[in-house]
Amino acid sequence: MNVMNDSPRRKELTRQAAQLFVQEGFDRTTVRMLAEEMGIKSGSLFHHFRDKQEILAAVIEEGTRNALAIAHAALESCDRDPQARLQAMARAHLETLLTDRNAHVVALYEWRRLDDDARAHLGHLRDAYEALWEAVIDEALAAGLIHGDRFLVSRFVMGALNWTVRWYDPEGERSPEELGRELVAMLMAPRG
Amino acid sequence: MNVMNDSPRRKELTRQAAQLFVQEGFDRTTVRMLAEEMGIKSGSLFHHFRDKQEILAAVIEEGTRNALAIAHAALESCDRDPQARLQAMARAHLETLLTDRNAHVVALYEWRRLDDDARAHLGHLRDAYEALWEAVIDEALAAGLIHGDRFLVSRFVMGALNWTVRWYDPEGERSPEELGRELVAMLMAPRG
DNA sequence: GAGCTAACCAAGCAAGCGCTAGTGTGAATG
DNA sequence: CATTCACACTAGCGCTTGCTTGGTTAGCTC
Repeated sequence: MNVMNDSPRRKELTRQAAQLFVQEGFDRTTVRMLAEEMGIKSGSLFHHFRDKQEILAAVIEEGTRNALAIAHAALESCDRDPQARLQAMARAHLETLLTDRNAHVVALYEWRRLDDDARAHLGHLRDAYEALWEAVIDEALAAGLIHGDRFLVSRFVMGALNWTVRWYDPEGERSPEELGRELVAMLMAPRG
Repeated sequence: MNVMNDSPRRKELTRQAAQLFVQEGFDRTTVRMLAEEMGIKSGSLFHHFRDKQEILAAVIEEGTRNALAIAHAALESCDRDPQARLQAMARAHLETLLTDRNAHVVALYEWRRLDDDARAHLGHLRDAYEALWEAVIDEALAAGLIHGDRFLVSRFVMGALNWTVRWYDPEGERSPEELGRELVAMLMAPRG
């Protein structure tokens, strides 16, 4: 019916939707609320998105793609040793909270509201992000930098990491850089 | 209008509601679905609960009270040394997932759906539980068992811990006892 | 056996929901 | 100048929602 490409207009609408989804939750956010936030009428919304679910998928896709891009960039521009790479990943993760916090909160809390297709599609994106972490964790384990069961360590780290969205203020006193260092130090066996 | 005490019937209804809230999410669970699951008609539901929100509050309160009780018991019946206490807390946390997983998932994901009063009330319960953890973590820090910033360590641990609800199967191969040990070992500086 | 009460039911109301159909409009395109 | 297109609007359909109302029933107590 309508054009569903990713126009700049659609990107902006997605950003505003993310904000509302965080404030109210996906189910409680009505298309009328979304439209009002966007400065249009509720009917016009369906010119940009097929249905309400697609807005949710767009929000999560946007956030995850950015996180992936930032993580990739961080890994490419850091030292090769396992500790530097761990820190780079942690810093990258905290940095995305600066620009895409809303999207990440939505991804964390509203994932189950996605329909099967969107979940499958976005699942791959998410897996790619987690695979980056697991690779870096594997390197750190192999180097003896951290210790413990591979499966457990990665769940543990993922949990701690995802939880940051609940308490970390990227505009507060501690920089992503600094916090990433401390987070990694906590995991490591003390040197010397 | 009706009696809102905590009758055994109400406890049972609360347990069933928790299951549905996990499956569908709070907002998507209609009073009609709840009633059907309970084997009554939707109108009858309001004999037991003032409104839908109160069911959510009941679910979370039940789960948190149990977690607190189990944690207290675990701390009272374990050795005094910091490592034993950390392990006891971790084991207790994983044990509650055996009996109250639904309630904990609901507490984690649907907390924001609570109205202000319920949130304040249940917030104190939750704080009490987290305070137990923080005390034990403080002891471990003071004893040099683990290292790092007090604030960060506790957030990190809380995150990893709350995340367990997403992957840990208490009826699987690893017992809560065993997993608690591994989780604590991961945090600790290696001995000897 | 009258009175009370917890537990339930049938019926439905008012409000709100996602979404559609059909139309208007100003700018770009041929 | 005619056509197309992106974008927005108005109006409302069909349905579901949380919750209320007014009444019934089975079991208990005095």
